[in-house]
This record gives sequence, C-alpha cells and structure tokens, in this order.
Amino acid sequence: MPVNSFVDYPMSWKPEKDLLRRPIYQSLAAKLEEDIMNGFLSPDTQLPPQRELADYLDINFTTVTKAYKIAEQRGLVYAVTGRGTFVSPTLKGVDAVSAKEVPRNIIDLAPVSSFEHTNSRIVECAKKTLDKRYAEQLMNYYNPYGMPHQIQAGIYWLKQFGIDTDPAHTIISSGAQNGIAISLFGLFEPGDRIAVESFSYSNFLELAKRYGIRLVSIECDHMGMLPGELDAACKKSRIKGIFLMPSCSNPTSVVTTPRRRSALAAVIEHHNMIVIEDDAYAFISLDGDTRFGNPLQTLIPERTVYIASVSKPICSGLRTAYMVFPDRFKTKIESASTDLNIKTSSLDADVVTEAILSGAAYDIMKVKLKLAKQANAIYSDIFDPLACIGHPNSLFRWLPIKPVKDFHELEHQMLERGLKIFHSARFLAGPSQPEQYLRVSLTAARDLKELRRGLTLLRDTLKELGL
Amino acid sequence: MPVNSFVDYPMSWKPEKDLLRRPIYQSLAAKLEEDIMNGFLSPDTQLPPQRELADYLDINFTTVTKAYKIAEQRGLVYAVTGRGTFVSPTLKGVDAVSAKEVPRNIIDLAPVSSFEHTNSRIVECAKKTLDKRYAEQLMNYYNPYGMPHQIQAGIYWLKQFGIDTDPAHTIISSGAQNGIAISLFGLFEPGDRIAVESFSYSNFLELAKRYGIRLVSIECDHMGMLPGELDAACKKSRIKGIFLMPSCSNPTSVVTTPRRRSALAAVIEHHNMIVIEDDAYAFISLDGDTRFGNPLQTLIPERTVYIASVSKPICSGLRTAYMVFPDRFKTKIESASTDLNIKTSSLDADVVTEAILSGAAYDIMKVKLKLAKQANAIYSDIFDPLACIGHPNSLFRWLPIKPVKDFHELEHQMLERGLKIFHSARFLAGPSQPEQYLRVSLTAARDLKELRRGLTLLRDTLKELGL
DNA sequence: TCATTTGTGACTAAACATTTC
DNA sequence: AGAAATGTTTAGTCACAAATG
Repeated sequence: MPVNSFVDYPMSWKPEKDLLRRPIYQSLAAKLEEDIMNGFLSPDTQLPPQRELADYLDINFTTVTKAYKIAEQRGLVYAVTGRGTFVSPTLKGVDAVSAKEVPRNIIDLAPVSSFEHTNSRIVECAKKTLDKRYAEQLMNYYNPYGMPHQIQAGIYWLKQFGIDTDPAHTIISSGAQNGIAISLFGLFEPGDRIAVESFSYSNFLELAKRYGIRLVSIECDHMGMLPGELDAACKKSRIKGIFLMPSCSNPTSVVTTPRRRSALAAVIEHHNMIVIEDDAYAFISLDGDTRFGNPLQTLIPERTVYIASVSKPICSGLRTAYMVFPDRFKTKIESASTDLNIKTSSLDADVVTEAILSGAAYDIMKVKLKLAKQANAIYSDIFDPLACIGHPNSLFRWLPIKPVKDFHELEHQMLERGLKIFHSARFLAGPSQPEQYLRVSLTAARDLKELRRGLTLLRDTLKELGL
Repeated sequence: MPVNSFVDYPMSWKPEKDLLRRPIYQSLAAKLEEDIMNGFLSPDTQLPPQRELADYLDINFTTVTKAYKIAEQRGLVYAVTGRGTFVSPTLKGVDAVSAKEVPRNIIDLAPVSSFEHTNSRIVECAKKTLDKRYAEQLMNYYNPYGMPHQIQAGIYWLKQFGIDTDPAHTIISSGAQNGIAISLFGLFEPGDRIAVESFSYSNFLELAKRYGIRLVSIECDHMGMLPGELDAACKKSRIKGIFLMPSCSNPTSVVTTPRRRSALAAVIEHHNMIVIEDDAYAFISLDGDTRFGNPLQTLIPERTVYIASVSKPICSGLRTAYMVFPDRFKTKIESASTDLNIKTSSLDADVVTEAILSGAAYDIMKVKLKLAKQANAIYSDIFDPLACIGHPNSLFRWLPIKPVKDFHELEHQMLERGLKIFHSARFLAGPSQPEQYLRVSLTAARDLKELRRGLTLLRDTLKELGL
C-alpha cells in the first residue's frame, strides 16, 4: 500500500485507525459524528471517497458505505453517486422552526403564523359552541376523526378551494403538521423515497428525516417543480411519494402554474406516486381576480392526500385540519391517526365548525387576505417589487441575498440588530444550492407598523453587511 | 441436492421458485405477505428455517433472513433465535383499538374510556375559560407546549400522584398517546429495542412497531414485570428503553408493587435505559386507604419520561396530557413535539387548567373513582372475585378464559350475542402466550345497569361456549 | 464519447448467540 | 453438558449506475 500518497495528498478526514473497534461501521460512524459535531469537519467539506478511506483503514469499502449511510440517516452528511460524500450544510437539531414569543425589542420575521387580529371573533364562536345542545358530547371519547356535522362543515369549507369530497373520504386531524405525520405514518415506510422541491417546508423535511424517509430534492423554477426533473429522478430510483404545496410553496412563495400542475400530475400518475398536498395557503388566491389553478387533488384524487389546515385562513391556535383521501388510503390513514393521537380535539373542531357555519370564518378570511395584501404592499415599498417572485398575496417573501458562508452567523447578526429571520439553508432538502435567500414572514410582527420598521431594518442591515 | 427430502417432509411454506424475481428478498417477502393475508398460512404456523428454505430455493440463507425480516417489520411474522420463525397471531391492521360508538343493541365492553357522566362540569369550565381576560391568546400560534399558567396547573395536579417537577421539565402534549409518540420520536430511532410487558398497551405496541422499534416482550407475574427477566433480556442485547404503566397496567390491571418498582428501577439504571411511564390510571389509587407505591419517575427521574393524561381522571375528549422529563431530554422532546403537532391546543389545555384550579377536576375525579368502585363491585357480583387479580379500582378487568384457536372468531361470536369485547391476543407484544384472557372494560357501557347486563351476558356466553 | 471516479444495492460468507434436546 | 438447529450480525464480493472531465 503506497502509504506516502496519503501524506502527499491528505484526505479531508483521517480517523485514527487504532480507535476503530468492532463493529467497525458503527464506531466509524460514531467518530464521524463526533468530528462533525465538534466542528472539525465544516459544512460541505467533501469526505474521502469510500474506497480511499477503506484503503487507508484497511477495510472493505462497503463497510465505509455503511458508516456513511448511518451518518446520512442522522442528517450529518449527504452523498451523490459519482460526486462524493459531503458534510451536510444543515445540521439537525439546529433548525426546529417553532414559534416562541420573542422579546419586545426584537421584531419577528421568522415564523409564518397568521395575523392574530381576528381572534376575538373566534372566542365568540367558541362561546356559541358551548351553548349547543350537544356541547357535552364534545368532551367524550367518541368520533376520533371528527363528528359528522364537523366533517360536513369541513366539506363545505373545502368547496371554495375547488375540493369536492364526502364524509367517507374526509377526516379531521390535529392541524396540518399532524395530518402530514399521519400521512407519512400511514402510507409510507422508513426507507421510502419522497420527492420534494429543492427548497421545501422545513417542518416536513425534519419530520420525514426523523421517520427515515429518503428525501429526493427536485429542481424548481418560478413556475413550480420541473416535471422533467421529477421524471428523471423517478427513472433513477423508485420514488413512492411527493410533497407539494402548489397553491403557494413554503418557503419560496412560488405558485405552481396550471399547466405545470397538469404536467406534474401526469408524471406522478405515470410513476404511480402518492401525493401529499398541503394547501395551507389556498385562501390567498380567493380574491376574485386571479385564477391560479386547481389543487392536484382535483386532477389525481386517487393518489392524493389533501390537507387543509384552518391555521392560516381562520385561526392558528385551534388544532384542526381537514384531510381528504381516496378510498384505498382510508384504513391506513385512520389507523395512523389512532396511533399518533387516539383522537383529535372535538372542541377545537367544533369552534371551527361554528365559525364556518356562522359565516365568521369567511369574514375572518377576508380580513386576513386584506392584511396580507397590505403587508405585501409594504414589502414592495421597501424591496424591489420586480425582484419579487411568487404569489402576490403570500404571507412570506423569498428574498435573494448574496451567498454567505455561515448561515447561523448571519441569522445571529440579524438577531443582534433586532430581527429574527430564517435563512434559506433551513429549508434545504438536499445538497447546498448556489443561491441563498431569506424567508421574510409578513405575519409575525405585532402589527403592520412594526412590520414596516422590521423590513426597513432588514433592508438596511443587508446593505450594511454587503448582501 | 437431495430433492426428495423436501417431498418426504414437506415444508410448511413452499413458495414457487419460478415466481421469484430480483431482488429476491423483496419478492420473497411479498409472496410471504400474500400467502399470510390470503390465509394460506395461519397464525403460529412455523415457517421453514432460513437455511432450509434457502436450500430449497437455491439461494443464500441470509437472503431469506432479509425476507423474513421485512415480514417481521410488517408485523406478519415473529422470529425467535434457536426456535424458528412463525406467522404472527395478531395481524396488523385488524386490531386498531379505536373508539367508535356501537349500535344501541350492542353493549360495549371494549374501549377503556372514562365514565362520561361528568362532562357537563367540563362544559361549565370551558365557558369560564372563555370569559378570561386572556381568552384571545388561546387562539394564537404561541406557547406550542402549553402556556405558563397551564404548565403550573399541571405541576400542581401532578403533585397528588407524587410527582415533583418544574416548568422547565414539564410540557403539555395532545393526550397521552401523542405524548408517547413524541417520546418515541424524540428519544428513539428505528431499530432500537424497547422492553414491554408480555401483554401490553396495544396502541403503544402498534405505534412502536410502525416506527420500527423492536419490542422485547418480558415475562410478568401478578406483581408486575419480573426484574430478573428484564435483566436477562438486557444482557442478551442492548435494550434502549422500557414502556411501563406501574400504577395499573393496561390490559392486565396489575399494579407493580413498591418492592418490584425498586428492583426494576435498579435494573433499568444498571442498563442505562430510558423509561416511558404512562400513568394514565394514577387516580384510581387515590382513595386514602391504600398505598401502591410511587411512580418510577420519583425513583429514577433522570431517565424517565412521565406521561399523565387527563383522559381518565378528568375528561377523555380534551386532548391534554402532562409530560415530565429530565433536562437532557428537553430539546429532543420539544423538537419531536414540533415535528408531530407544531403545537398543542391551548384551548383544551385551558379548560383542563380551569377545571384543576377551580377544584372541579378533583370533584370529577372523586365521582369517577366512586363509579369505578361501583363497577368493580358489580363485576365481583358476577365473576369470582377470588380469581380477580390487579388493582381493585381498575377501569377494566382481565378475565382468564380457556384458550381458543381463533380469537377473531370469539370476538365475533361475542358481537353476535351483543357484546363488544377485546381478546388478549390484541395486546400481545411477542409470541403467543399459553394463557388467554378477555379485557373487560367497565367504563364503556352507557351506565352501570347496562354494565351489569353486559357482564351477566358475558358470563353466560362464556359458559355457553365452554370457556 | 468514453474512461474514470464514486456511490448504491443485492447477494454471499463467516462468526456468533440462543434454544432445544 | 454438549451437540444440533435456528435466527442475528457484521463484513465482504460484485455488478451496476451516475457524475465528471
């Protein structure tokens, strides 16, 4: 073995051979984890090729494969056939995107919540709910997936988004994320592949990774995911499902065009995939003028789980989302729901039901849509509207910035200047992308005035940092 | 190859060699699934040994291992080293234990709910909740794991069960099952082993299997799990966690004695395991006279996730449970909670909080405890009280019966006579047990009169069937 | 275009652990 | 007590597929 070659062209990672214990692949993976966590190996560093490391350690190269695989499953590295294995740019655990109230001196541009100005109406609905004859029944064990009249109200609510369903194919979950978890658990197994847009909803990515789903990152443009790329990826390996938000992708705010939806549906159909369609932002397209196309559920209902939370259009605190699915998924979805929740909250669902049936929900939705338009107008005042892609009423914007090396550092610098905001790296499904962005939430500031202050501060800070 | 030997001593399963496509292990697993689902292979049938089948099919025997492994993960078969591989007695999908209201002519002895007579008090609490100053805040996006005052109320509530915790180590989940899912997701990975009692909570078993947890069934007696057996199992292979309900095991109703709890704690400590302690039935021990011992959480808090739902003591419809955990689990638990739920329902939690702070919860608990005692008295009228093991106030009883071949058939026969009830096979964590039981829920009948009718009918039916 | 580099997946080989008799 | 039967785990061989230059 030409030992000297290792000295001349040092490998990026040289684990000490003596420290390896059997099982080799496990101790190698542990060492790798340690060195990444300690920062010895920084993001996007290329690791030694399997064969080279194996040669150096005097072991079989598939033993290295196995060690790298474990690290990949833990989100530490990613590998591309023909190119190599690299340290992951998003380190797991750093990027839980959850909403905690920020201190008064910070302006929150991070979580996409919903304008909370309308919640007094919801409290009224809740009061009316409790005066109903059947109020006591909201407190019992039955109807784990929603009471019949609650389902009916959901079906009615979904009509405005173009969904046509019935009680046998509709249930209530404890919010969209919970519905996504139910879909993953019920219809997929660890090891299955799911296609996602190259920037995708971070909470989905985290959940899927945790469950052992192998994410396949598909390239996109300003009209949505590229059908050709999806088709190519499907030809490479069996991809069982796809996660999409065609009405307004989080975080990019891109709307998938009707033509693109049809093309994607054809590819999906052809490769016999399952769609998880998260239609959280459906309501922002309901302003009469524009038509953005129908949900994928209407194009390929036999392979789509459609999930519509009421978080954004009605109220973010109530844990209620509607799930629509074809017959063949029914048992699987319901038993996954039982496994994760036993039952959903009948009380929350009934408050939503009251809001829908009384019309309050529609009023609230209009107010929120108006606020979204106002917020976007403010954004356009401050940032170049021409550079602004995506849905005009989106609750968040996708702001291109010059690439930085360490996205945590940038987020930290922002925080020090009084802004909480998320960098695009948090939404990365696969390898690093050359372009970088900030996802600018328009909904988490305390009011529109604060939003304007925050966006102005953001613009100035970016200028100051030369981004 | 001595082909004739196969003819002389036919294997229990002979997949056609010609039908095998590559990848062999997958097509073999698919064939196995098909033949089990079709009923060609009945429960507890022993499959051919890996080597024998491999020989017959002319493939390497570890390829058969892989096929069997897949089937095991799907819950179709179970394998015991040294003994063989067998068709699973509980076929997945058949046994989702979820509560659906039964027709009027059926008496429900199946789900363990809670006596629902007290829910009007809860509706009152809910109304008071909505009159609070902060009612609007219940509808927003913040406090994903519970609002501070809700956590405080939880801490206060848990004191009566012997739990001493603080806000930094306590969160609210959307019910106990959801809390269990959070614990599994946050602290375990697919492939990890978790020890369970040989008859254990079916919803836990299903969830764990789905997540790829390898369940290790530990033998028990009338005082709880046998510490020696646990220790032995731990020495065999690394067992990362254990699921226990020491205050009243579901389905056996066994209370783990204080001495046994200490012994188990020592074994758990020694093998560095994580405990998931589901204390759903803590309240049935609060009748002053008896002391049943403290939760494991008090013995080994540094390794215990303690979960106490309010379903049984207060109200089963509200999706609220308290989770208590040590510092080192905090981040993991919280991020798993985000992955599964984003947030828990603040409204549900606040109704529970109001019930606790107003004292209503304690009143309700007393009523439910009294009802539990009455129900048990009725049971003792009808079935031999001497044969009755377990907690005297248990919400369900564990009734020994003579073994039957097909438990589904027995359940079906019961249903035809007007009784919905679950057979012990549904709660089996591992291989079949020689003893069989029925889990008799005392809480799902519409009232105590109906319960008496149901239990009488049960006794008579068992006599009629010769069990 | 084609050879090279690099990762993937399926199957094989061998050592090991447990149960049974 | 020890041999045989049987499942488990780890490591290795080999054919193949994708990216690169």
